[in-house]
Amino acid sequence: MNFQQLRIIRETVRRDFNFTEVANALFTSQSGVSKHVKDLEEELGVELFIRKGKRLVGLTEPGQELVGIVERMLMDAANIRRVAAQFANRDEGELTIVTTHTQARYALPEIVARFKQDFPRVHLALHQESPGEIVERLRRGEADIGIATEALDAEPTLATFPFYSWHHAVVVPEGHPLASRAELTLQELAQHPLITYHEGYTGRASIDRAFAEASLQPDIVMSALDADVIKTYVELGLGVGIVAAMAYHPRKDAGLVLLDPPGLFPPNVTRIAVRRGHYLRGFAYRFIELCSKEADEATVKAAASTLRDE
Amino acid sequence: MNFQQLRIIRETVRRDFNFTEVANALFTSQSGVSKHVKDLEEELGVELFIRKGKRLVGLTEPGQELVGIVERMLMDAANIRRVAAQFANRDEGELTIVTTHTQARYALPEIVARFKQDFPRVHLALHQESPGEIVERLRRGEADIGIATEALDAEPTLATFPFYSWHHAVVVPEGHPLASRAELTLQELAQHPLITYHEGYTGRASIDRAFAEASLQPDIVMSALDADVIKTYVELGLGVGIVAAMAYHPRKDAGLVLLDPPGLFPPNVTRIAVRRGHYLRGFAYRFIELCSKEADEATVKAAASTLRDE
DNA sequence: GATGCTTACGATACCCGTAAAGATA
DNA sequence: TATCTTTACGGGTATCGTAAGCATC
Repeated sequence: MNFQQLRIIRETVRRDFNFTEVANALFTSQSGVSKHVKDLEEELGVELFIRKGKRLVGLTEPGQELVGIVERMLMDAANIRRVAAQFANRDEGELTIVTTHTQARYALPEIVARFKQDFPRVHLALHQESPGEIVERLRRGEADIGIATEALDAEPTLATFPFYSWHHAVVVPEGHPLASRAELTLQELAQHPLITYHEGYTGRASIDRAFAEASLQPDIVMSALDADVIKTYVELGLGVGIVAAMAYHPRKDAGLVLLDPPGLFPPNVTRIAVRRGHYLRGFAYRFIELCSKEADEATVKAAASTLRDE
Repeated sequence: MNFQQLRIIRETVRRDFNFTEVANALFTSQSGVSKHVKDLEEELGVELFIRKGKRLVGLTEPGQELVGIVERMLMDAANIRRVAAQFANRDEGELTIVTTHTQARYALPEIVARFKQDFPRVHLALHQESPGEIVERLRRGEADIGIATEALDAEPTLATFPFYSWHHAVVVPEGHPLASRAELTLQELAQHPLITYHEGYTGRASIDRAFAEASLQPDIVMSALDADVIKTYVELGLGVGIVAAMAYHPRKDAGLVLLDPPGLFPPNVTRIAVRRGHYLRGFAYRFIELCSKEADEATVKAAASTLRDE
């Protein structure tokens, strides 16, 4: 048993049992992959993959059991490297954060700026993904920290911490009939064509829930992945926008009016997530602490160490 | 990074930083060990061991962090093999149990007999150790199941389950003045020379506690590791024996009299322990279930999966 | 001087990649 | 036929063990 074999097992599951793809992903040859799998199966005395003739189609029962353990081992292998890097060069390295457009654009800039000031030698990679993909990237250990409003809490392999609370507000073009209605209600809103986030993004679920609880059928004529796109079309007069309140900037969005009556939409909580069992460099804890004073290193470590079942 | 390097790291810590011993333990050459460590340190960019000239004397800070992870990885490597063996040959394999003399001699025989009947092809290795050593063997993954009355509960890396409850009783030679005293008290006992278990064995602590709580100073003239030795010297007239009640056998111990007044000594609970995170073969769960109906496979798995901090 | 770590070096085994053959859709 | 896996084979590398050199106790 060696690490290349374990990497191949993991990658084979991820790449849908296609050895050719696995070989490409791991920068090696197809034949080597095939042989490694065969060798390991022989060493263990069990078939790990279900074969249909020469094609692989799935995991056998022992294969399923093994994959969980294999993933833990490879996570630990990565942890070892991170621990070493931490001590070799405490304030130098790479920090990968995956987050949504909304957070990257409106919540994180000042935190990132402060972090870069504190750790100028840390290369900060800020990847923008959908909430579902954020979960996946964290699970796979491809990122250290995930920040989003959706999806994170439902994933048991992640430990999450509240970052900040926010709510949706309404934007309309200047001169729009609603522009003067400071006491806007959901009923009024439902009578206009609406533009807001796509499902699964930036609290869209809570918008839908708010209308549903008021027994209203909103007329959502368009949905987008981020507030910048939404605002663009609102400005063109295609509809009334519902965006995260912090996405409105008085000066930059001069052609738009923000309507933010208290209690119109329920609050949403954006959360910080880390993979349980994923070793974090010291500066990763500093980043999280910049986001939330409650999530200090000890707290995060405690929550993230509670681990592992199959 | 490869497994041999990880094994060497672990073994180096266990063998007190003596590469020569490590090489012997791993059936390889001293020079290979030296080179492997050097290679790994180079790959990671950190020194793992503190060197005093050419001798190793301890772990560096990163080394300490790494060892914990390394042990988890090697445990998982062993788990993989066990999982495979489980599926390759469900009712065949090896089950290693470490326990004390008392349990091996008086509690386990009928359970072992039933187990052998159910799993004739499983090689059962029953190792006899001190409670402290039982903990160590389990921690190292050298045994699957540990059974003892002491020490197990204090070790956080183990999950334990109650096996059965028992208490100490008194044995005296036939014709001894106490032999007719059915209503024996601790006060009376304290007036005789006593022979019982050595410290750390078979509930000795609870005997001491019982006397202490009664403000008595027992005169323990001899201590031994098992009841057979104790009974031998009691029969020779060297003192009054205090042994586990189940260690008295009316027929085999014909020259002795058992005095077992209720409540003389408090009850002790013998426990079954498994290493958290250590994969158990199906028949290992069957063995545990033979010991205790409450400790069924699901219960044991749940308790043993709650794992891992450094 | 005994023990223990490091370095050098040659033999071996393992791993990888190319190429050809066989199986599947 | 195109895609994918397996098997065969040769080249390269890493690993291992012997032996010599050197530091530590």
